[in-house]
Amino acid sequence: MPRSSRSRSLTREEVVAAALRLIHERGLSGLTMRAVSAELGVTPMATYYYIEDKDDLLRLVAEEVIASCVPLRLGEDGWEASLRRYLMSTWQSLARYPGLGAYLIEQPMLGVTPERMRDGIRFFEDAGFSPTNARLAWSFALTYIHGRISVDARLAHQPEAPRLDGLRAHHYVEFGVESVIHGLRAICQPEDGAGARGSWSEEASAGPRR
Amino acid sequence: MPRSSRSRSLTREEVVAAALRLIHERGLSGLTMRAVSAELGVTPMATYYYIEDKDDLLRLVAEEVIASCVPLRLGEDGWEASLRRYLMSTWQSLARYPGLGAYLIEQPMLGVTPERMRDGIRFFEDAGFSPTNARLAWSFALTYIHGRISVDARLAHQPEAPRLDGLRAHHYVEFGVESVIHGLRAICQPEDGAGARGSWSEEASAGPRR
DNA sequence: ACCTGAACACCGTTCAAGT
DNA sequence: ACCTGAACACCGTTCAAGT
Repeated sequence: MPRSSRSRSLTREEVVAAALRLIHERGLSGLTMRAVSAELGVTPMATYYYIEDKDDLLRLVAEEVIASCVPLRLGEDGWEASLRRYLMSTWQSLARYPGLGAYLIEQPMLGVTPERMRDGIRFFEDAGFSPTNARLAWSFALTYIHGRISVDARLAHQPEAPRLDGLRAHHYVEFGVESVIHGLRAICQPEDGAGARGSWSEEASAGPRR
Repeated sequence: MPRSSRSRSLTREEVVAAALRLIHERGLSGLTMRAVSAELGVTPMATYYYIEDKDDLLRLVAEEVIASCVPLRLGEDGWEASLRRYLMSTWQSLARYPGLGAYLIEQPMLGVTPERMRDGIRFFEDAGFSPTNARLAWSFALTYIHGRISVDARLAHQPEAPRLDGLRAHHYVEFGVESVIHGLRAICQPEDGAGARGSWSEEASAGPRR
C-alpha cells in the first residue's frame, strides 16, 4: 500500500513495516533500500533519516519478527511440549519472510537478542539439563529450526505444494521437531524421562565419543 | 595466486578454482564475477566465455565441494557410524567456504545432485527405515548439518575460538550430530536397535502426533 | 576461439542543498 | 526536522568489436 501523496512525516515503524511487506512479498532479495523508499513514496535517501543503514533495518526487522513468535517458557506439560510449541511457532512466523531465516542463521546468536538467548539456556536448565548440555541443546534446536526455515524459503509462497512422495513442508518440520526432541531426551536424559542430569556434561569440554 | 602475464587460454576448471579460492579467503560475499576475473588476470567479461552466469558458476563450485565429501555409504559398523562420518565430513568440507552452506540451504535439494539425493534415501531404506521415514530422515540430517555449517560460517576463520562457556565449534556440531542420530533411532526404530520399521511410516502422510 | 571495452541497469551510501 | 538530487563506487550482464 504505497501512498502517492504524503501529508505527514514518515516514522521508523513505517519504514520497518514497509521492509517487512517487501520481504513477505518478494523475499529478502527484493528488499532494497530503494524499494523501501518507493514503497513509502519518497526519495531513496529519505529512509536514511530513520535508520542507520541496511544492516540496521534488517536488525529491526528481525526483532519485530522474532518478537511475534511465542516465547520459550517451560509449561506445565513438560519441556518437550513447550519446546515443540516454540519451534513450530518460530517456523510459522519466519516462514512468512522468505530468506530472512537464511540471513539470521549467519548472524551472531542467530539474530536472537541476548535476553532470549539467556531464556533459552535457562529453559533447558529448568528442564533438568546440565549447564553445558542446556547451551548445546538450545543451540541445536535453534540451528535445526532455522535450517528448516531456510530450506522452506524457496517454497514459501506454496507451502502446501507436495514434494517427494507427496510429503509437504509441515511433514518435514514436524518430523524434524520430533527428532530433535527425542534426540535431546536420549542424549541428556538417557535413563528416565524427567530431570536426570545428562551423561554428556562432564566430558563435553573434551568432546563426545572421541 | 593471480597470474600477471597469461601465455595460454583459461579453462573452466581454472575459473572454478579461482572462485573457490575467493570464497575460502573472503567468504561468499567476496565472490564477484569481477573479482574472479581479476584473480585470473583477465578482463571482467573473459570468464563469461567459460560459464553461463554467476548462478552457473556457483553450481559448479557447489558440485566440486560436495564431491570432496566422503560419500554416504552404509558401512559394516551400522548406519549410525556411517551417518556420523558423512555428516562430519560434510561439515568439515563446507566449513572451509564461508557462506556457501547458507547459499546451498536455499537451493532445491540443498544443492545436492539427484544421484546423491537418491543415495541418501537408499541409505536409510537399507538401514531399515520405511520409505517415507527414509526421506524424512535424510532431509532432517541434511537440513541440520547445513544449518550448523551456516551458523559456523561467521567464525570460519577462527574455528577454535571459544564461545559461550568455552565451548567450541566442534562441540556444537558433535552434540548436534549425536542428537540427530539418537533422534532418528528413537523415532524410526523405537523398540530395538536394528532394522525395525518406524512407527511413523503409516500415519506420516496425515501428520505426526496430531 | 578467445578476449577486450564500452555501456546499461541495478545496488548501498555520501554529501550538499533545499524547505 | 525532514527530505531532495546529484554523485560515487560498486554489482551482474549485454553487446559489438578486436585478434
